Amino acid sequence: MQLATWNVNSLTVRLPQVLDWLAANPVDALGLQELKLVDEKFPHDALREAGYHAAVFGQKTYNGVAILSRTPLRDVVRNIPGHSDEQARVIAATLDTPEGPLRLVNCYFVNGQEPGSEKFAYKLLWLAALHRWIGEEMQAHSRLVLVGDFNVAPEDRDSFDPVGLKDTIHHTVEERGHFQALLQLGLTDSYRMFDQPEKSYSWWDYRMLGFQKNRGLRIDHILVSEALRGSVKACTIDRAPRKNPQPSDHTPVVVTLA
DNA sequence: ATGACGGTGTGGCACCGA
Repeated sequence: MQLATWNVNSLTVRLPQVLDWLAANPVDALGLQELKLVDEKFPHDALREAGYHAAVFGQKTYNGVAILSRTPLRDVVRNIPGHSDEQARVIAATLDTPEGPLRLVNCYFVNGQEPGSEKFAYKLLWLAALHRWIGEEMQAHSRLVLVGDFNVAPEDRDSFDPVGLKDTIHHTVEERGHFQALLQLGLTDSYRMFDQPEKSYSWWDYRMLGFQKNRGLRIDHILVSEALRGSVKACTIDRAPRKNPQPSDHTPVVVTLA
């Protein structure tokens, strides 16, 4: 089976591209981030016609996440239990597969703007709450996949300019420490289980020809629990949608499980 | 140090993203 993640930067604008991409890449489930729409405006009908169920956690203007799945979704959780948050950033659901239940957690991690800012402090609190809750989820669900826009470039090789951007947002020791803490729960970065091209990124700034110059960051990730690690067959970044007219600034990441 | 690009909501722009 295949699972994917894509920050679409407005589902209203990107729905045609999502439908095109799903037609060409009929993944079993897709985590979407930055819907930028309320639940009432979610395009359930178009996605149902494309063959997908959806669990949605929308918000006006900012944030908003959803899980699309070819099979029904159950036990849906919105945001981090026990962590009060006005922003719609997390949705989790269980898919029933031939190999057993699979828990899919889809997150739009906090951006954080700039180290030292209030938003950065919010990011670190959110990351700590996520870590605590993912630990609990892993106790309850051995087959767990954490996908999303992490807004963290885990290592220097995940950034087009690790020297110039040292200690800036997405590159700080604190953010990377939180990413490592997730791995220490028993999660594995599926992309790094395989040889990959150098300078592989999942996001490029809209400005200054960022994509054309491959000035990007790898900040969209798919982490798998130990029970799933052995069944991971591939993990790829699909740059094609970034070449569309009116692209999202992010592009999909796809994992293939046996 | 700033803005560049794009989306939203509103309003003649400001705010946010990464």
